Amino acid sequence: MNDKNSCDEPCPIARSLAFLGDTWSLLILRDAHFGLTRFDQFRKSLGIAPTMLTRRLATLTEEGILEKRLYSERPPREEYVLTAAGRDFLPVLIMIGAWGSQHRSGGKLVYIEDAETGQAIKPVAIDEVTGAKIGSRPIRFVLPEDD
Amino acid sequence: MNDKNSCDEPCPIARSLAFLGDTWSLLILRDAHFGLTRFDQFRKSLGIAPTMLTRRLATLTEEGILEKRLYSERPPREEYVLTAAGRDFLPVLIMIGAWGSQHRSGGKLVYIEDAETGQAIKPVAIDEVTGAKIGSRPIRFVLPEDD
DNA sequence: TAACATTGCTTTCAAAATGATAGTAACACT
DNA sequence: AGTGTTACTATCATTTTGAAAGCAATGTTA
Repeated sequence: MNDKNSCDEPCPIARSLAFLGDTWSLLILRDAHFGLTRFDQFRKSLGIAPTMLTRRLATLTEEGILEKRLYSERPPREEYVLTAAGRDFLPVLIMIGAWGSQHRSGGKLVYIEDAETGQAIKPVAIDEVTGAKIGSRPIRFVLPEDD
Repeated sequence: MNDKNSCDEPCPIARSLAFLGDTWSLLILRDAHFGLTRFDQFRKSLGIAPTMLTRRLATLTEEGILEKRLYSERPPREEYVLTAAGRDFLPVLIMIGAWGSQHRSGGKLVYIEDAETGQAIKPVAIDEVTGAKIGSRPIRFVLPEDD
């Protein structure tokens, strides 16, 4: 239950955390969802050291969460855009934010709204099958047996 | 955008990450939701060094996510139980796990089921107001002005 | 009653990760 | 020719982490 990158881990939470368990990667993903794509945009937005940023972008790229795209041939320049896996990470970020809004409020707080209707969004996690809110009923973690 | 505990941060994601942005804290919370409460249970489950565990439990306790409870007077022994804020973190963990299941699958994978009905749970994040899946419509991050 | 086990830590120290600062490479612009 | 932009790399001090051992308060066993 403790090694980082080999991941024979049967726990999907641990698998996610194996490479998303640091603050910078998550903040980079937040900014990527916000629309940033370039090295210097991330660097300025986050105040991150370039060494760190290089490493984090490389890892996220290797992991298939971001991908490099050439946006200028002369001079050759690349930007980092979200892959499908990266875009699928939005609900996770939103739920992290929802928890922060509820339990770490105080002062000005960013909220999210529908880009078209302008309606504020109240994110909740539910079970798609029954529609019940996650947390409203007791759950169990199950490790499937191979019979 | 990078200091940990002062948090005048207007971004709720950054606020959450300020103290939840490390793997150990999240794995401790996972185990706490799984039912573990004692120092040695966490230590054995995670294979974490006691130094680390002490510090992480102390931080989570200070932050009001866990609280200490005396479970034996002689000898005096304490356990760590989730507070309301800690219990509210479950949807975040579940969404992290859901992403891992989708994008880091392979081999045996733990899944979650309803503890009473035994029905497997498919977690999704939706907007409670409209019922739309998070990610199905474009969203915007908004920083409120103080007029 | 002496010895060992249990639980929840603390101490120590080496190794790894991080952060700050400076520098570089490839070009464009003036 | 000199300056600016973008995306980095190199260097090195500081901080964090991890592994191992030790310890205190009690209970249990012989």
